[in-house]
Amino acid sequence: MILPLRQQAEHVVVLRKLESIADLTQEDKQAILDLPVNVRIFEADTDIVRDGDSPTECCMILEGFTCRYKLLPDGKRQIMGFYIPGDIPDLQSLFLRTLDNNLGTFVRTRVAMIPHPFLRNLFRSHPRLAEIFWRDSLIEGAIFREWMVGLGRRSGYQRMAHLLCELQMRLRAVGLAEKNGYDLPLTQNEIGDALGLSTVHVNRILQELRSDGLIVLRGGALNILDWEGLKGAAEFDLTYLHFDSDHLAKQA
Amino acid sequence: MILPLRQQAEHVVVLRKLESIADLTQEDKQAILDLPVNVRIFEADTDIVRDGDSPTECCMILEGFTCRYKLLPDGKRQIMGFYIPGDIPDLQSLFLRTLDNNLGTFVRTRVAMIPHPFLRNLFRSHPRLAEIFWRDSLIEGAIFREWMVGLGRRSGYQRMAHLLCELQMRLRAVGLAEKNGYDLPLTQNEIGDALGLSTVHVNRILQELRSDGLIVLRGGALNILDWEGLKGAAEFDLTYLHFDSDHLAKQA
DNA sequence: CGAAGGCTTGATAGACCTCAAACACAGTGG
DNA sequence: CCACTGTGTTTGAGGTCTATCAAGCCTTCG
Repeated sequence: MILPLRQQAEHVVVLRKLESIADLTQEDKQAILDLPVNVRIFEADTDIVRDGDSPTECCMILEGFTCRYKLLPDGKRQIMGFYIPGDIPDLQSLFLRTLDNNLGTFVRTRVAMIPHPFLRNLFRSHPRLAEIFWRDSLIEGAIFREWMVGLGRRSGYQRMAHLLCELQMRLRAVGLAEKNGYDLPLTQNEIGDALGLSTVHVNRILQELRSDGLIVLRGGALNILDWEGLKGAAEFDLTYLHFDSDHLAKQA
Repeated sequence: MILPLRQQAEHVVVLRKLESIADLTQEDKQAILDLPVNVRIFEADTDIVRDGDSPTECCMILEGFTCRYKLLPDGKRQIMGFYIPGDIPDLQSLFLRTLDNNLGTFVRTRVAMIPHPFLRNLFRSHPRLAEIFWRDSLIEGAIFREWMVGLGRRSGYQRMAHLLCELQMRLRAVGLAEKNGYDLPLTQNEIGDALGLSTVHVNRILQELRSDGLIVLRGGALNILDWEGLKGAAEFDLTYLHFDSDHLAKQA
């Protein structure tokens, strides 16, 4: 059943996400909240869309934790990004007919599906919103690039620290992180698939981060003991997330 | 001095590039050729734009060979993509104020600079072209993702093979590759910066690819001896380049 | 012809992987 | 209530890929 986004409790998170990267007028917000969406629930460890699919709707994460990944012929997996509430990970399906990767869940996830025609109409009637979504997809590209730098040139230790910093900033932007940590429902194996490391090595790196007094990760909860230290270890510079200046001012 | 793009000999390559990823109407082509551009020449090994810049124009490569890269505090470099004639590598500057990476040349490069206002006007008057450029930036994202998979989960040997395959397809799409090779004006050190490998290791991998009878790379010219073998070694699947179906039909 | 940059080779070292097994813990069923 | 199971975590040992260091070689070019 299709209902306007405003009827979903989590619509707040969607607005927060967009406001973290751009200024929204009252009318912009209205238009977004009026979007007709189809809410679906995906269980943990299932695929939302798959490599080779040609979706006719875009999905917006309302609640849960998801990733984009590819599988190699030999069974290896590379996770290319994490998507949290407020994100629209397959906006690309609007302009790229066949998907070249999978979107999967880690936990039970609520998703708002928006049929392509509604989005196309929105972009036609609100060119400024089209620009904002374009901007969002460019920011996603910037995040890919930052990950590439990590995979190519940083140590496992640095990559891990960097990932934890990125998620802290992004989750906090939508109100889903505490000042010093957040829920991270990933196994060490899954973290390895994101960082290009083996499970064993992820485990050893986490111990090292712990013994350096930077973090504790246990039972799906990340506790950041030393934010400045973690940022330093990661050489983390949040420019690449391209937050809106107003958003940054508010956070500070 | 600002002149319409049509006055540049290389305007053909720009149209070829766009037609490789989308259908252009006669009017679309006109509008693009009418774009006022400012041609600039960059010597080899110079930066076109830099990390931290806030450009007021986008650049379109007319001739030459360039890359996007980041530098790490310790001096390490990661190249995140190569840009060839027809590409518009900093379209993102339209929507992301401050650049988070550098664009640099390898050889003397001719670039058409397009002031932002002209592009904004173009997109307003030709929404279909806006969609095509949006599509192009999404394809760039898809290329980033494919590189991430390589950096995270493929061996140096496979990554090298994959890079050579990608460039063959992209250069061929704009008429700059032969059936069995192309000019590749990169040092082994620069290739290493793209693949996340040391110069020494790049050298050894190239020898291996040669002794496997797949390629010869010498004096800036790549000769592909066994295309199927190279594709196989790379597990290369061109879906991620999202070429237009018409373009693929023509190539076949 | 000398200098500079890139290529090649050898030797050594380190980051990270694979394999294998033990451990911890939550959920299940008798 | 307690084995039993399954999944995830942890530890150890050995091996591989790739980095680093250092030197020699080759080509280009002023």
